[in-house]
Amino acid sequence: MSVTSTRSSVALPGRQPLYIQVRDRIVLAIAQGEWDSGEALPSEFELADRFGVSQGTVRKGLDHLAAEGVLVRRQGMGTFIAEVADDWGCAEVSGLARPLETSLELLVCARSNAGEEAATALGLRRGAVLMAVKRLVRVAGEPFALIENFVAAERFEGLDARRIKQANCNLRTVWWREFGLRVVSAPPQFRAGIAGREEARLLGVEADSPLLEVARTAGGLDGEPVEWSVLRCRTDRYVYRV
Amino acid sequence: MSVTSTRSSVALPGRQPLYIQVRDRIVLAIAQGEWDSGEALPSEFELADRFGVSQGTVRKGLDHLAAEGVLVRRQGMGTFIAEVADDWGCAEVSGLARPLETSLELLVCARSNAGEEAATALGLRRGAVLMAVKRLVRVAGEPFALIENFVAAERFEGLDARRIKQANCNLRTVWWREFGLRVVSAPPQFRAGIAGREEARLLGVEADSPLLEVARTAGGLDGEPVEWSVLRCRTDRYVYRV
DNA sequence: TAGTGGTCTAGACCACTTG
DNA sequence: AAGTGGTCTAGACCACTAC
Repeated sequence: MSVTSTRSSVALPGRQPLYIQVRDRIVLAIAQGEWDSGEALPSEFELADRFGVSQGTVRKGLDHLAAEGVLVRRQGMGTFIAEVADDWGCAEVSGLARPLETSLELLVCARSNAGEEAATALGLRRGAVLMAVKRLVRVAGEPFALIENFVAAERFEGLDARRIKQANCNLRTVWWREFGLRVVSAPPQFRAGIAGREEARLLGVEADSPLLEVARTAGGLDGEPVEWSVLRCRTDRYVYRV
Repeated sequence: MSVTSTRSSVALPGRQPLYIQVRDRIVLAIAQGEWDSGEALPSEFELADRFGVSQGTVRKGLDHLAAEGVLVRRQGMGTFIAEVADDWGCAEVSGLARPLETSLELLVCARSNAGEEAATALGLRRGAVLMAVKRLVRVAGEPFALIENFVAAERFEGLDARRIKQANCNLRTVWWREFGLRVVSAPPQFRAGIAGREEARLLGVEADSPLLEVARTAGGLDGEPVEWSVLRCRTDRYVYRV
């Protein structure tokens, strides 16, 4: 395309910039399963050909998705679909900065009804049918946190404990492999709470111990809210870092 | 500069990209007080002339600083030095999303000695002389949080309550106006704690209520740590959001 | 109307990785 | 040596703001 005959459509009001359109078309392709997790995308020039834009424009779109954590770019190698991760921040031993081994255990996977917070976060009416998944996080073998995730039962028909365990209790993997959905987390909200009897037992702390609560919604790449979740963790031995 | 005679220095090993150099030179100019808070920078083309690079390269450098929150870009108007803000996240009424009026009250401004956490965060030895500033945050008139800030006394010679009050208790303004220092916060660490007697009294909650603790370091634009701070807030009525 | 930031292009060269 | 992402340029046009 010559510079002097730039397409007039470039200037239409209300139109998204080309690099955003490129981003969205790549998102669409990802959602349609064109590339698997960890797989390489075509090169910038190939994508530029495919979308009919210049390499620099493709680049800007890819950079956006890399900043969102959806893609990983490696110089000399290519652009890859990022491996899905549960993405629950990381626990650190106070002071120390070395990563600790964490494990996930599935406690509950059952239907439930949306409370006020969950309904608001997911844009559903109160009482809507949800799937509730409850997991226990261990750090270096010791109980550290409880995570509850809520998704609309309708969208996740067929979700059960078996599928979750198959994915090593990584829900993001389940959303991706079983339901073709890639999600990105919104900024979390923080609260301080108190451990109830059941929570204290599961986390191995005394009842009425303070717990850190982290709540957040996650949405599809199109921005629609899909998942609401709450993490409750002890912070006597570890620190929570976003 | 013609394309074919590209400067060979562009490829020297260990050399920073030009747009990073541009960023750093702008940071330097800001640190030297070349522009005041809220003031407009020269246009992209003027800066390009000044630094001897193309407009696109200047643009990339400016975009970086805008992403860091140091600059604000407004189409059709120009690029401005961002107003300094205390930047302590925002409290929100659970559910509601409208902004609430907040106020700051200075409680203490005194010398103290670095504890372990502060010393580690600031890269000082334990027991180093610090200035400790303690403030009370009110949201809609009600006590919400206590903030303690720690900085090296040596670097902030002459810091006192008067200077802080003159700046409406906004410490970032003091750092900027009185000490020519612009800081950017690192990601915070979160903990759940319990209100002591004094804290409970100041925050208007019962003793032993759970409190959310948010700790973080802030560094100069060159990345050196300058300030360590801890916020303790009640989350019974409000939610903390990063 | 002039000046600003925002988008887009085409083409060059560099650094890095793999064969 | 070939292919990839990363940087940089020069120049065009657009959208927004102010005068």
